[in-house]
Amino acid sequence: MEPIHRQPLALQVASRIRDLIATDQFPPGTPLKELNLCKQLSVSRTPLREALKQLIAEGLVEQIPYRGVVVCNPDQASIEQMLELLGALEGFAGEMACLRANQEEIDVIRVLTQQMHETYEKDERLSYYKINQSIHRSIVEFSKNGELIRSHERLNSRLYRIRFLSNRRTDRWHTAIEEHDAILRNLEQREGLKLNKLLREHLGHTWTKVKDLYDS
Amino acid sequence: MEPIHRQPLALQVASRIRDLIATDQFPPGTPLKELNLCKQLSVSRTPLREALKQLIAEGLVEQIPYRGVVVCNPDQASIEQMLELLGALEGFAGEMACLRANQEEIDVIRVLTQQMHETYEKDERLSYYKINQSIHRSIVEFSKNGELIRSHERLNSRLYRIRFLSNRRTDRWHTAIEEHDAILRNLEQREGLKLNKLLREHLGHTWTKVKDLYDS
DNA sequence: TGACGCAACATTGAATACAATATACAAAAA
DNA sequence: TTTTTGTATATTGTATTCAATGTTGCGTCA
Repeated sequence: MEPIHRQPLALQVASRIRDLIATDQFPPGTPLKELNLCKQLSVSRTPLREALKQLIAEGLVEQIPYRGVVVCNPDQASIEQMLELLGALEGFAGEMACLRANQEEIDVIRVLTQQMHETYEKDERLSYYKINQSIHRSIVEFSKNGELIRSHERLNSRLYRIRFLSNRRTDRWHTAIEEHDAILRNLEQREGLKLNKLLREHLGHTWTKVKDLYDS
Repeated sequence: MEPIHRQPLALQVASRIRDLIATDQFPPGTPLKELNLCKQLSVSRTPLREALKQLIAEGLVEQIPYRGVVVCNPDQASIEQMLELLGALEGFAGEMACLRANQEEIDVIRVLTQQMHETYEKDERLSYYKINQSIHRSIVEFSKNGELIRSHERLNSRLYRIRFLSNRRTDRWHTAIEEHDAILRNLEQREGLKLNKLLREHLGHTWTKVKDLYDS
């Protein structure tokens, strides 16, 4: 039988702060002062500090002894490295998915890709962004490697905000859609190595978009 | 001038416990009771709990609400997944190292590989293990991708103990040495794709060793 | 004899109190 | 006027205290 999940306060606090960072309500550089947050979230310092320790371990915030923690503001080089690693993870995941995904799972990707086309036609950028995320997350999931899934999830959450911001640019939108078609095709045909390469390149292109955002 | 690095207690405590787990002084399943550890490490519960929160985030220990934290005892499937991911990370790192490592850095690998041969001749298994770790860590380092380096470090530390235990088996020792020669050759010749494949297979073989250990 | 309930104990979860350290600002000296 | 230094204040680091929850074992009752 399904056990009852209990969430210690520290975990709930951690998720909440994570969301606040991802949605840019705590933009990079924001100092996270303990007493402030305690009041805002109505918890005492102990669970709050334990939550912050988790976020530090995840790399979402950084701590300077006796000076508090601030939301990380990764520079261009870090973002490039993160995207490079994300590409490697997704590429490998795709390769494994070609070996391990069943037909139903591939159908999931097909449907999502179709929906992505629709959001493109209707020019719905927010929906597009979310569907895009779903596709990538699903591919990773279908690798059936829990460790890989968790690593990807962590890294992806750190990039969520910056990718969301760069999503506004419309330049590469059409190309991205075509790439997704190719991704679907290669997954259907179980072309692991090609899919790996495609996904890595796909993420590489994301970097050029993000870079433009920074440069402008 | 070089600034003085200060380590909050929680960080020091975390490293200490990490070591205790890696060296099997806290074998899997060991319950980490807060008051016990507080006395043993001479710290109070607050920094200890913050340290544990970090280890939880790293996946080294797991927490059951109101029942404490215990050292993780990953099953065969988890270990296989971790090694698969480690292979993907190291393979990708090798590919990048082929693009980014300079001659001095490749020489480092060459020297280490030579030393590995010597430990093999002298039958020094502990030295062999450590040199092996150094080689893999160095390759990852030469990828020049900080995120990749950190991810690898975290995952590797979770596998440290189990790989150490499986190192006792002598069956595949000679083959492993030959694989390292091939790894060096392909790095020298900047054969990124081949090196990637080699490293992934190399880690795959590690899995068969670990599996034998479990089965026996 | 076995199952249930209750109570005492052990352990973790959370909150508060105290100590250590950094920052800001003002006063004094050059 | 500029620099330095001391002090007040804010903030984090650590310890301690109180509350909530889980476990164990004994005693009672069917």
